[in-house]
Amino acid sequence: MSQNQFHDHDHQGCIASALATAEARCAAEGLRLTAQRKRVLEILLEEHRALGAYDILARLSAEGQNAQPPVAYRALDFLVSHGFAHRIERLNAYIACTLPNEGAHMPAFMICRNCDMVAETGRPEAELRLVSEAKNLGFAVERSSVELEGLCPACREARP
Amino acid sequence: MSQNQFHDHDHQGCIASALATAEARCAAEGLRLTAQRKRVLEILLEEHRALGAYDILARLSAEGQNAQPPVAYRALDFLVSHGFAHRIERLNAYIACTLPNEGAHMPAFMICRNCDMVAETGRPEAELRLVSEAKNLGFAVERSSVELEGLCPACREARP
DNA sequence: AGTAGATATGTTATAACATATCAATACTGA
DNA sequence: TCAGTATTGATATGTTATAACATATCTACT
Repeated sequence: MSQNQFHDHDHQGCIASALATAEARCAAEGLRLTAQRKRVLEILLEEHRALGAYDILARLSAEGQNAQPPVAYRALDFLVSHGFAHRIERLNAYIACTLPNEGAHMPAFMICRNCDMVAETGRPEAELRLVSEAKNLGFAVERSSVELEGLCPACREARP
Repeated sequence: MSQNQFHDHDHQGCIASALATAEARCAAEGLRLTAQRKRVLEILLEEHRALGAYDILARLSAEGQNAQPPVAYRALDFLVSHGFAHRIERLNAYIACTLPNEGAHMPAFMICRNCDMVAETGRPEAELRLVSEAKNLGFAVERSSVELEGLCPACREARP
């Protein structure tokens, strides 16, 4: 993904390559990308929006599974803890990682309040600054969440 | 508040001055700091931790009020929307603003995973960078939440 | 003072998000 | 193959947040 998600891109290819990356990394690291986990990742990959756990459950149910909440949450825990997906705190929702090659990273998200699109940016230099500022105060950062809410390019043009 | 919340400070004075600031700003801006809103702000100010809406309800109930959820959420909405408190997304909880003089700002929070203390930092230069990076991608930031989870100075020393 | 409009509160019910628990099954490595 | 671990199935429950509607209070204006 050299372009960002605000622009047109080959979405089928984007899904396929993310899945392939996940399978490769799981194989390499001895993780088990089971059918359920893979299916949940596929569901997330189908959109560049964040889905709630119950949205995912609804899709699984539509496919005939009798999916109860723990099914979604377990799969999401796996995907999030291994960096294949992220949790968007502001939305209580989840999104596939668009940079799974980078391994653990400190993502920042831009959330459009109009169309609900969520875009992930890599490792902006700003993050490093934040962490070092915290360090100066004696605080040891282990995880971060950075979420920006506003209007995406398309929505800005649509309603100026 | 020239020191940060990681260190000892005059907490009674810190509460009193925050309350005074809130009252002054409400008077100046024609906002109504009603008894309920003021009481909820006081409850928040008593700690440098984030409290859930239901924690606040419990305290109101202990004081004899028959407080239902909307009571807490309405007061919190008022406090948050006018910058007297902030929502910590990661914790689904709320904390008094320690920099109410600065008006609307883009705070960053450091959340200790061990003792649950939450410290707010002002307007780190890093924030400006994040916003301008988003702008370069065509995204217009309106609100941000930046939350860092880790160990505060005291907890780092306690369990090294 | 009297009243209209706006703002705030009281109250009930329910939506939305998340986890605990325990039994059953499947995979892994010695 | 067996023991141990990881995953899944299933039920119940906990936690956070809002919808909806009635009532009360405040403010400004006549």
